[in-house]
Amino acid sequence: MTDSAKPTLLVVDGHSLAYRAFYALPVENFSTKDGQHTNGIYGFLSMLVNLIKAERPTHMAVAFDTSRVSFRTEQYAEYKANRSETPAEFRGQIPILQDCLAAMSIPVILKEGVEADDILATLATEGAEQGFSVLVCSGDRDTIQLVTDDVTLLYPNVQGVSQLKRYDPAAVREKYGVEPAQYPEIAALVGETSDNLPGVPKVGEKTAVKWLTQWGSLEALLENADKITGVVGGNLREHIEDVRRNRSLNRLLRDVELPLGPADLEVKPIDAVAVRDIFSRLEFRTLLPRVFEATGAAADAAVAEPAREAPAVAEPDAAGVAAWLADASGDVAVTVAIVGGLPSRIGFATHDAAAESNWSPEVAASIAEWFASDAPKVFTDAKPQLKALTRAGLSVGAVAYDASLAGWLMRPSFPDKNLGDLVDRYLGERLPESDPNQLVPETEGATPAQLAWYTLRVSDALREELPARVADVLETIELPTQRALADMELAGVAVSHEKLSAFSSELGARADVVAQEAYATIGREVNLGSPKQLQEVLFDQLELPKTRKTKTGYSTDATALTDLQETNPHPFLEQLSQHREATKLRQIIESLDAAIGEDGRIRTTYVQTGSQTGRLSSTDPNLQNIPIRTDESGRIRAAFEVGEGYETLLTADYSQIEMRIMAHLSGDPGLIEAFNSGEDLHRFVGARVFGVEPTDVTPAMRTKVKAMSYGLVYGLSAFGLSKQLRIEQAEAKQLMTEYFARFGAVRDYLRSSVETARIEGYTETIFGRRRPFPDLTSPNRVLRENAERAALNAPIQGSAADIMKIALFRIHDEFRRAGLASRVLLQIHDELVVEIAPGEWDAASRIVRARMGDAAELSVPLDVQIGRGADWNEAGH
DNA sequence: CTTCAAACGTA
DNA sequence: CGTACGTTTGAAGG
Repeated sequence: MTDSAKPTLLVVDGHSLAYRAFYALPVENFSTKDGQHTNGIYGFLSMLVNLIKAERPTHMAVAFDTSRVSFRTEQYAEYKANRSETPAEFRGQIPILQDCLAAMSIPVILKEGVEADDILATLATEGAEQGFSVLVCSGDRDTIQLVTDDVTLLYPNVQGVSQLKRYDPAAVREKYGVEPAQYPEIAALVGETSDNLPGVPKVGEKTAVKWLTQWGSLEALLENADKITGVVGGNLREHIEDVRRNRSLNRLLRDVELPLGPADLEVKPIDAVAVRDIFSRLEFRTLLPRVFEATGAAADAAVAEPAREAPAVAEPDAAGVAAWLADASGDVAVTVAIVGGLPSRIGFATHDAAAESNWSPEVAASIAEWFASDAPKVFTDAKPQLKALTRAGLSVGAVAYDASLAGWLMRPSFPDKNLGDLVDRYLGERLPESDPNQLVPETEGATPAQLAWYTLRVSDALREELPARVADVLETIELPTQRALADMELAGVAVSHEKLSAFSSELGARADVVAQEAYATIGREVNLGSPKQLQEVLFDQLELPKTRKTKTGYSTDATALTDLQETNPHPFLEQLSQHREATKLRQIIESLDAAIGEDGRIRTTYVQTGSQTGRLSSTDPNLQNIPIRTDESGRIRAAFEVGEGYETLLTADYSQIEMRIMAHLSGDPGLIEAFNSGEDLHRFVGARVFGVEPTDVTPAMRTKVKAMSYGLVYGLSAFGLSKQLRIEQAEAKQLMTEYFARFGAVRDYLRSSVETARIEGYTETIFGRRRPFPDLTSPNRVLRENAERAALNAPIQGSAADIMKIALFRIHDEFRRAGLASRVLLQIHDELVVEIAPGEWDAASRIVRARMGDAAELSVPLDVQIGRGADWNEAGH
């Protein structure tokens, strides 16, 4: 512990700690809207704030390296030469971090030719001499040598920077078995890989300590090196010069001439305006109050509201809940606790009042009117709650705000959207959580009313942060879609167990037969589902040529097998492929079968925040990847049937919606003409590209331009195109050149859209949905090019998703308004499956066609294909 | 019991 | 060296 009578000097190695933070914190959670990475800055400042709060230094400074060149590299050119270049994403954060420190009035010290640790060593030495109690905070082990009775080292844990271990002389002795001053002698013997300083082979900490204790000092050990026996003795003698070099390099300079001495480092008041300014640019909301608190700065109320106390929670009776709601004005946040799909408890909160109640029929009756009204209701992840309320017989008016959806729109890549994460990010507070690992939790979880209160405050914060156009997407697309999805999930889709299980047995039998044949071919039984065992068979036993490399060996995937079959035909390959196909299909069928509910229907869950582009995803089970491509897959789709009480299924899909969006966004006259001509798209494009009449476009030509067109949307390269079409790269290149010569605006659009994204830091769909792309400016080519392809695709895929969502909820709403019993069941990105009630085909199909067709005004028509049938397979044709 | 990689289904 | 997803399996980690 520090002597309270003494002033405390805190000196920090900014570079090493920020670097650790950079690797400890996931970058996707710490990037600003315009793509600036902030994880290193945030992690460092967070650590520093904790440190200031805990240690209350009277004086402090942060030291940085100036460059990699120092007196050490002059002495030994290989010093740190093994270190890969620091990522530019990190380097770019250092000047900003220094600006932050300047705003916080914390001196930043750097000096050409010496490292940050030499600055720490000098300040620590001077400080101790001048009567300071010194705290050194560094992630470099060499600073252990600085520890004395007056100098304590704070060293970060392996994981990140949040936990600092305290090293005083006793702690160093305990951990390393030597006095702090002697630690560099151990390090000299053992070597330091991260500094590219090899030590004596086979000598680790244990041996080094043993020797040093035995001989008293490194010098004495080296003088007596010939007395050491065994292999290690020989190693020592051979590497004696390395050891001397290491020792000379790991000695920190304690007499660097610095512009400021310890006495000049007195803690000064922070520049509150500057701090607020820079933090807001970095989107640090939660750090601001912490800085003010730790530094004792007068927090102006508008900037740093103290964590507010939750209002007292009332527990009214059934009639009282309705009265409470009638009294409430403005937004009311709602949280429904759900057990077994039904409400078990419900909580409400406004800004200054909260109430909650157990669920009962009386309560339900009492609040039904309020729920059905258009009183503004705010939720976090409303969909499951809407479903529970609906199951309980309530009808719910419009949801005014959903914090989960808002948080996702703000940062579509942020993986967690639960309330706890949102509270952490947008309020800088912790949601009270019960410990799920304990039978009797020590801490109580938050109650529904408390959750509602947090929901309200998080929503306020998000409303402030969400750009206007993105807020529009939330209000005009996502919230109405959410309602439609809730109803679709509740409805489910009827699936025939009989059809599935018959097919499953058939496939099972077939798989067994093929497996036996395969075993016979190779003379042994292996697990045909194990890539590892298959590699043994293919590449060791059968000595087939090696395929594409994977992380763990060589690929045995379907394309690899096809390629092998072409070059080195072998019956096992065919048998394996057949076995794969049969078992995969069977597996899909089995999991579908297991998902059929008691009423014969499968209910999926659509994850509205499940993609980065704006698409939905479907889970448990995923009904967006039901096979369609192979002949047999029709039998699976045939098991999806029209339900009892309904007349038929309708499928409706957009044809080539992504290419149409491409035509719209690029404004390419040729492509627009293609869609307006009514001609088959690929035939039209093929005619242009190959310079023939549309009627003379051969199937091969059509296949090529089709692959090209679709590839464009994904950022395809000539290499990828040649691979997919199995043609020469030169031919693929030629194809691309011809394509772009005819459809030049497409290329121009794709180029400029990535460029715009690079400048803005994000892409935007037609409707204003954003997706950030921080990696577009990365110096790492792989990262950057991946980001470029994704950025190319995002506005196209995202706009298609927007359009489908708009069509979906409009159809859903219009069915209800028209009093139809028909209902939308499934959405598969560009397709809807609708269950048509008896006698409603004409009305319902008209609505579907119209709403899908006019969901967006593009410069090309939105073509909708509609099919009808008793099952999905029939309706899909 | 959890986590990862490979494989494969869809748009 | 083509985007966006979810699920199952085997294997390896704990």
